Amino acid sequence: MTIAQATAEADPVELVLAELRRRGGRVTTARRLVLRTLFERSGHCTARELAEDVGKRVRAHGLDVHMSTIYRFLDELEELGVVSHSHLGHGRAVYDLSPVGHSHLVCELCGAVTETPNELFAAFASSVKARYGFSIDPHHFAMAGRCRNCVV
Amino acid sequence: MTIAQATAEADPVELVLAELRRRGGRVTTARRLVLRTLFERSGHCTARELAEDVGKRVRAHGLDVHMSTIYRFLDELEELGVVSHSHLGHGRAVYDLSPVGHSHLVCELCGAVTETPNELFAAFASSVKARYGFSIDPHHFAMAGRCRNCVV
DNA sequence: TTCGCTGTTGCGTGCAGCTCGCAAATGAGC
DNA sequence: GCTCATTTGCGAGCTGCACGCAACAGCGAA
Repeated sequence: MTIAQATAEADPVELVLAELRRRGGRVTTARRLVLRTLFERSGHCTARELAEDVGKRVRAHGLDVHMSTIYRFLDELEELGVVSHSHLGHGRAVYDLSPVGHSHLVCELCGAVTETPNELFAAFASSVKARYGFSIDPHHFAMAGRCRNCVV
Repeated sequence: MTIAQATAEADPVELVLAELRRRGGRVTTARRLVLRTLFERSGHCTARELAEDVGKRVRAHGLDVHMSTIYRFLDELEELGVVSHSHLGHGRAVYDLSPVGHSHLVCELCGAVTETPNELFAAFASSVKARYGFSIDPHHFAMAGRCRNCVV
């Protein structure tokens, strides 16, 4: 694959970068790397994992991307609506490419994460809404429990 | 109220302490204070809030209860089944008196916490179970969203 | 009442996840 | 190539929590 092809308009990474630039932001190597890694993992990773993946890629060339850079960029991507984060509990937050409306089921024992479409919540969410006036955002926090393999 | 009355058998604080002692544990002032505060707030507080409430009570007498003491005791109470903790997200965990099976709705904007009975989850939980083999523990993590007052 | 064993406490330290301020580096329009 | 606002790396710092250790204090026995 040539560089020209990689940076073609259809590349979602370049699309996001273009939007960034349009808003007066700068396109830097760090940002390109983080975005590319994010898309290749199709989202769904912690800031640390992201940093490590980026590191593996560029450390050989004497480069690295600092954690605070990653956090700042992820915040910015979240404002742009490109990613959104959710809490799997016990400290870690995971970042996902956001358009897909899904939520997480996290196994308390083995830590496995299952994604579920939001539709599954619909009935539940509407009964909560009716009863408490509370409007659930199913994405932001994970549901804890035990996965297929760990159920007693 | 006399001390004798306060330490009467019917007092849930003393009941828990008695159970602790039965298991070879020690009954200390710190534990009595933490438990009493926990029951007076009817659970539902963070370790920090607990420490502050206890502090307000005894600081005048030159006493205080250290955070690590609180964490250790809460862990122990959890093993005893007296309290259970859940994650409201963004770092804080709240501790509740446990027999009551309920879950939490946390408002992302104002932070208000609403308790809901677990029954509300039943239908949702069973459809998740059927579809993913995943058994939800609705208590351990909170559902995020917007409360009655903050819904747009 | 006193003694001694052992559970408990306070304190300091440390770690993970994340944020912030600052000076130096680097895009991007001219 | 210049200029300047935006980013970056770095270090310090903060919160929530866990842990090791020495000192303290219940509580059953003597």
